[in-house]
Amino acid sequence: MQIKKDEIRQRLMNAACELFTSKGFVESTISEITSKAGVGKGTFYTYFRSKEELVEAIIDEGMEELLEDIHVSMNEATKSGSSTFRAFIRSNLEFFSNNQAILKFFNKEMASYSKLQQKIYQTRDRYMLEMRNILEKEIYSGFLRRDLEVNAATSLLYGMFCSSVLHGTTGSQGLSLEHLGESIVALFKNSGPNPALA
Amino acid sequence: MQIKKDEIRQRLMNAACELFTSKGFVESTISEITSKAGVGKGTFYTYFRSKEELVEAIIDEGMEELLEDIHVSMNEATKSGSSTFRAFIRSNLEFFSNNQAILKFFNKEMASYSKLQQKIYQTRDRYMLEMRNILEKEIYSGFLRRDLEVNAATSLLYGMFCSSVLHGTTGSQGLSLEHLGESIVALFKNSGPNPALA
Amino acid sequence: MQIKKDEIRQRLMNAACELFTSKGFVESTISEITSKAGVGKGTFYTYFRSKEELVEAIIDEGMEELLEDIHVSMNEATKSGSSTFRAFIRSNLEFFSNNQAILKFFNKEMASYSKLQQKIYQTRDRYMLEMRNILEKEIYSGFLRRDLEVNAATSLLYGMFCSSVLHGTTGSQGLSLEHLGESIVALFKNSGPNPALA
Amino acid sequence: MQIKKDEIRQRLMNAACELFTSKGFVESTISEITSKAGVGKGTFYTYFRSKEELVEAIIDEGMEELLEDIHVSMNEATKSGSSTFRAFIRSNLEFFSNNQAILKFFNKEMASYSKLQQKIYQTRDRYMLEMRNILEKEIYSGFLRRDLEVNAATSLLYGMFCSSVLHGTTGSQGLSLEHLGESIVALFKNSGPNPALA
DNA sequence: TATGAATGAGGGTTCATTCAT
DNA sequence: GATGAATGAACCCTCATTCAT
Repeated sequence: MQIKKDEIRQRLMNAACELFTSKGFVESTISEITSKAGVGKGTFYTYFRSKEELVEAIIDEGMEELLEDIHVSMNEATKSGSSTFRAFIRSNLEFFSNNQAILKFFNKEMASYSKLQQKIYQTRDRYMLEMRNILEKEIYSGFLRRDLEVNAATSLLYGMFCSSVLHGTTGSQGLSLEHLGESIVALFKNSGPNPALA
Repeated sequence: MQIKKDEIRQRLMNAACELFTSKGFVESTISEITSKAGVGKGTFYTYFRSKEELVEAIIDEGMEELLEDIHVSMNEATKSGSSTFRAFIRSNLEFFSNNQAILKFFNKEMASYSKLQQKIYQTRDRYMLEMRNILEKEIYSGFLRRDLEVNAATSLLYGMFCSSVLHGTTGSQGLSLEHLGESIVALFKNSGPNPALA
Repeated sequence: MQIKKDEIRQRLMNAACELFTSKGFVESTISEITSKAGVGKGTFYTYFRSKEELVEAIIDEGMEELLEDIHVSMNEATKSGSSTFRAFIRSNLEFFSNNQAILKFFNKEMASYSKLQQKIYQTRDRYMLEMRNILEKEIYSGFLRRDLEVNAATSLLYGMFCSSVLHGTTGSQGLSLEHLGESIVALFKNSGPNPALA
Repeated sequence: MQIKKDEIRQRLMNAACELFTSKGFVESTISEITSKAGVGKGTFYTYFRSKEELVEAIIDEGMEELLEDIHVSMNEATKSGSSTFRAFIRSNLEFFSNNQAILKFFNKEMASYSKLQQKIYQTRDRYMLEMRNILEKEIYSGFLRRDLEVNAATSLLYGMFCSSVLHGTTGSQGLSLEHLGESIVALFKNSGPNPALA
């Protein structure tokens, strides 16, 4: 029973994520979500008390997953001796690419719902703190440019993630995520060995 | 009478912009917009055929204004011999800071309304093309890093504008727009004379 | 415009009263109310902020009307030298007979909605105080039995009103309101000249 | 097993009665009833086919109990030589005080559900017939006022029960049931020996 | 038999839009 | 042109009832 219960919950969250990504939070109706998840409308309320609670779950569980992803892939990079910063960038781009809904909440819905606002601010701040710590370490280690002011760098890096995911790949240029990731690395990397990007 | 008509139209657009910025498009009602503009609800439909048409007007006229701003300030920079790239960055940050509603449409509401989607994509593409041209010229002139691939750089730069405006100044760090602008310049600038940012 | 506006409001209140009387508050839907009033569903919210506010209005305005009715008919009785107590009884029975919805709220819905509970208690208390004052005066004047304890008498009298209106006339006996009114007068009247009722 | 089955049935009815008394029929949900009764939600439908059937059972079994109570206490009064009318009044007040839900059904919910309406009318009529018989006998015996018209008296007496139970004790006056019972007796009693009530 | 997850009809409410004044 | 009352589609959510376990 536990298995089935969680499965429906997950199906609802996945359906919601897809709809939020394509239509936004307000425009996605409970009917659409349940219909996409293949369950009855009323079933939604067995798993979530409200539409808002669903969003909180998506954000909370998404953020856990992202931080987990980051740590795993950075650990792997450390072990294999490859660049941890590059691993970090890639994890982020990949995750947000699969979870655009979260990025959207961070960007715009942020201010739409006073009830959600605090939750979203808190989560984003927590995420940015993680980013900041990683940047700081990498600057200190000499892998990243020494002239970077860490707070500004954090904010800008976050923006690059957004544009890469939300626009870079949908735009007329059709840039690949990988390419964008490399460009970000290049911008931040200590310029000693400056690899040509073009 | 023509004057008055345009004045009301402008009041409606300003009111809408403010509301969209603080509450988002969907959550802002026609009532609120007309009320904030100091006219009757029905008056709205004298000036716009629908809520969507209002958004189109905001985007169109905003974009005109932005491009105008950019050209003016870059021309001034050229005349005074100061950096045109820096002028460009500053114009953008300043404009978006005053017109967050437009940024929000580009970021999230983009996909909320199928009717608006195309308009938003087109506008964003036109804007990015302008950015691209400027970046290309500045790379060529040697002011910006030679290793920048111009398409990726355009996308990333756009992301930095977003984060600077939407988060940089609302986040817990309280970064100034000016500071962020300088950081962006530093990231892109040809590293010959690498100024310390911190 | 004022005239029409108030007319719709009144139509809504009348329709609601009829429905509340026949189906109760919860079972009467906004759709039914507006449909019976001959207006669109949304129009309801032009005149009342919610279903609860409608009830408050019905109670408030009904109580004003009742108290007004009572005073008028008692004054008339005083002038014409007839029994004020009998006038009082008749006013009440007549009013409640035409406004059964109010009686129902006082009886049962009282406890159904915590939000309305206080309003109902307050109104009922105010009404009972009026009754109490009248009873007290009539006992003092010698028209009513001297052995009546005024608080108990008030409560019982109220109950007789209820039963007369809610059951007396719907029951299988088919008692007339007038007949019931006379019976009430007889029960309370000072028994000196004891009129045969049967 | 039969025992347990009946016990659950009884627990459900008790829980429902309490909830109906405090929240009314419509506002009390099956979930609340089963939860208060300490059983699973689905179990409800093992014992009752619907919410309406539960109400029928409450009314039917309650009415049996009331009539039984009345006969027992009147028999006891007859044996001990005390007033049977007083015993009658007291039985009623006590019972309704413990079973307010039934009174409420008789008063207001009566008309809420067309399905229940007939059942409620029938039951109330049966009850009033019992009252009528008792009143008739007591008038004939000379214990009650001879000027009472028995049909009117029945209806009014019923109303006094309602007010005593539903309002008398919740009102600001805080009248005791006993006190109210004595007042009722006094109103109806043959006025030969008129006891002071106050 | 007991359970509670699944269901969907139906309710109150909001709001973009229309239109008579 | 300016107005705001009127409108109804569409939404979120509740809850009586069903049914597989």
